[in-house]
Amino acid sequence: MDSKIFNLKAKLEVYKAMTNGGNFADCPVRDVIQGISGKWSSLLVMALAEKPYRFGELRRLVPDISQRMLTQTLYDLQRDGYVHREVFPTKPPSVEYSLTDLGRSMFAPLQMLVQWAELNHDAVRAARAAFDAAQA
Amino acid sequence: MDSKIFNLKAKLEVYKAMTNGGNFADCPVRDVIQGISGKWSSLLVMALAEKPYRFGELRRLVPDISQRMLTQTLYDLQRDGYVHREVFPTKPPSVEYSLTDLGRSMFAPLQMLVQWAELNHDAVRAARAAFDAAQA
DNA sequence: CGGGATCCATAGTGATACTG
DNA sequence: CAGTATCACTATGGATCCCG
Repeated sequence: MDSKIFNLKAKLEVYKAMTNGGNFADCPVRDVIQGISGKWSSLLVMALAEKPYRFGELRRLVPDISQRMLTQTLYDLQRDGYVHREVFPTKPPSVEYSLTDLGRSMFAPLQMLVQWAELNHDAVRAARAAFDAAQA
Repeated sequence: MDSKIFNLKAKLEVYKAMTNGGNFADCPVRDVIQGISGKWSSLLVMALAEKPYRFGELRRLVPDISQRMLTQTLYDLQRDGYVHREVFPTKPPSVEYSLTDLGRSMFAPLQMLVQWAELNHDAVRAARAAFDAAQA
């Protein structure tokens, strides 16, 4: 099979998916990706991929997230079905967050992206520096 | 090999990469991912993956992007080394945008994410609807 | 044609203080 | 412990007008 034709076909498929065949206003792919493209969403999913955590544990695990953003991001992840929230009626109460099957299914594609980022961040930073130098 | 141990190791690796081993303030992975997580960045990369386009062509191709965001997103993508910008001194001038090798390298991981989103958007929307119904 | 400049609305993010 | 509430600030995105 001609790999060039195959590649172009794949590219068109992906672009078509991202544009919902012209219906930009209501594109499912963009809708889903929007939901996980927040500053903390992917990070928390990756943390919970290891094992379930309680609220305070997550706070200590990710020291630079504010309480507000942790609450809000977990809420959004729960709403979209990625995270399960279980309240244990102890005193004081404890709440455990874990990934659902849907949340776990996100791991593989996210891992690809992270590995790509890890592999290319030097090139990106070099390009950025060269670009800024050329502008000055 | 025990796949469970392997999976946990992979998860820890990815999380470690996303947290820069504790140095959250300057994490390369998050820096790179931030750069492509804009509303239009990935869409334009996927469009240019097919073939180079001129400014006006891109505008018509993605009708719901504003002129400002098209200009700015292309500028950012160029700055990070994903997009090459070539000016043809015709009259009136024409400007062609194309992917660099770095930009092309983004296609595969992005494709994974898009396919995952396509496969799971029904589940996400169902979860969202159920969650909202439960809240009401 | 391919932008730049300006103004404005909204969403995202954070600091702080308070609560069941 | 696990949040809520409030406020302030910044980033993102869009509309409009202008220009070489």
